[in-house]
Amino acid sequence: MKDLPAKALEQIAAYFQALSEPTRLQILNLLRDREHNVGELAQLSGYSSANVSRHLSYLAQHGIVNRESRGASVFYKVADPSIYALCDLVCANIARQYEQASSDRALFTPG
Amino acid sequence: MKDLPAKALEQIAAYFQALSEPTRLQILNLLRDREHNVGELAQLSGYSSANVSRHLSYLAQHGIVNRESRGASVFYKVADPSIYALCDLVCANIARQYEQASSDRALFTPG
DNA sequence: TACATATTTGGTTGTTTGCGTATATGCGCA
DNA sequence: TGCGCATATACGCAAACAACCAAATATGTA
Repeated sequence: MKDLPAKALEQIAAYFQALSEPTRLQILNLLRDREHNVGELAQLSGYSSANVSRHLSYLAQHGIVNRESRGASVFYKVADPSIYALCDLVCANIARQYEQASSDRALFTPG
Repeated sequence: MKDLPAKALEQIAAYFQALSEPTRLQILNLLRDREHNVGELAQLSGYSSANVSRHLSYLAQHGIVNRESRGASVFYKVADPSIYALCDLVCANIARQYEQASSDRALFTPG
C-alpha cells in the first residue's frame, strides 16, 4: 500500500466497511470455531433470520464468508481466518488507547 | 476476542468504520511518511479543506491520528502506525480473492 | 402434489453519512 | 484593534444503510 489508485482504496474501504457493523462482527465471532447455518446463527445471536441472512450475504459478497447450501439449510463459514488477526490488531489498538487515557489521567490524579 | 460483550463489538466496529472511507484512507496514506497540516493534505488529495478537516477530526476522535496545533495551522500525524499493518492485511486478503477468482476461471478456460 | 421448514428477497421507514456551501473560530501580524 | 490566513463547524441535501414485516423461493417429506 504505497501509491494506491482510487479503485484500490475503494476496495479496501469496502472491506473495512464489511467489518464495521456490530451484528456482522458478532456473526463472525460465532463462526470462529466452526461453520453454522442461518437458523443456528439467528438463535445464537438473537437476531431475526432475515437479518442474519442479509448480513451473511453481504459478508459473502465481500469474500469474507463462504456459502454452502446443504439440504434445506445453508451453511456459512469464514473464508479467511486472517480476519480474526485484523480484529485482534484492532483490539490491541483500542486497548492501547485506554492505556494512554489512564496514564494521562494519572497525571491529574497523583493520589 | 473470544466472548465479546456488545460494547466491545461496537468499539471494534467503530474503529473499522473509521477506516471504511476512501477519502480517509487516502489521507492516512498521505500521512504515512510524515505529518502534514490540513492545507497540505487538501492540496495533495484534491479535496476541499473543509472536507479534509472533517475527516481528520473524525479520525482524531477515534484515536487514529493525533492533532497538534502549531502556529496558525494544525498538524496531524498517525497515532499508531499499526493501522498500516491492518491495511496490508486487507490488501493481502483482497489479492487472495483475486487469485482465487482467476484460478476458478482457469477451470472453465483451459485453453 | 401438498405441506412444513429454511432461507432469501421486496418494500418501507428511520437513521446515518459524506459533501458543498456558508459561516464561525483561532492565530499571527501590522 | 483590525486584517488575512488556516481551520473548524452549522446547515441542507442526497445517497447509503440497517431493521422490520411480509411475501417469495427452495428443499425435504409424506
